[in-house]
Amino acid sequence: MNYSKPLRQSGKTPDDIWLADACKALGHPARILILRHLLAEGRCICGRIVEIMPLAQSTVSQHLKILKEAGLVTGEVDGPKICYCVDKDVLARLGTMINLLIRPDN
Amino acid sequence: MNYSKPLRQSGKTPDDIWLADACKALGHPARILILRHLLAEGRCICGRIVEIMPLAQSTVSQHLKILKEAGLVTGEVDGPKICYCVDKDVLARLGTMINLLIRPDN
DNA sequence: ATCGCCTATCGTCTATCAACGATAAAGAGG
DNA sequence: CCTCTTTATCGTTGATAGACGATAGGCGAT
Repeated sequence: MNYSKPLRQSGKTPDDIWLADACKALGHPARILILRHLLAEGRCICGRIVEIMPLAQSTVSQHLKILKEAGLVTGEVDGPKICYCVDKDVLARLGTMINLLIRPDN
Repeated sequence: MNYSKPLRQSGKTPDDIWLADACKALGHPARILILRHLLAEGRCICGRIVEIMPLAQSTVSQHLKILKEAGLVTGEVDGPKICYCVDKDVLARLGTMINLLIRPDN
């Protein structure tokens, strides 16, 4: 993502960027719903999510791509299908980092 | 925020919407930085943040507005100045909700 | 080889975001 | 009252996001 040049030069740490990007990926209710469904079913293919969500297949695919780019989900090819799964470690790290904002390492 | 009509009708809970909106508010490195500064200094006025951030005053004010609308910061009037402060409870709730995604109430 | 299924990508449209400068509004102090 | 300081808001610009339909590509089965 490209932010303003001065902002890029300022005291922003890589962690801050990761945190912001991960939050941005979570910053849409459709993607929250997708995460919930994936977590509830453990893992499932894109088509299954499309059935559940009231969105076009292409839109769901886009949301999955965003979640995957943020590292929040993984997708492994299974023949013609792709099986998506939440990376719980990454999600947990996100929660931890938010909590660390309040109470920094000590 | 207005999402597509079908999405609004689907099984989305108010919590999901709150979670998504709060994450979206965190979804920009400048706002992460602002939160960090506010937490480091406890509380401070807008002008102090403008000094630190490499952004125009109007831009910082916009970011503060977004954070305030999300409930993540509060701003109390102090004469001509406005003193901003992070609402740690809300931030903590955000962290908790993300952790609850992984391990739902049980 | 072809067909059907599953998914990703492209192209398009609209809406929202991010940034800025300029301006307005409101309180403190002379 | 006027001025200075501080912050919010307006108006504009370019970039990004979100949604869709249509299309392409990969794989299994016929």
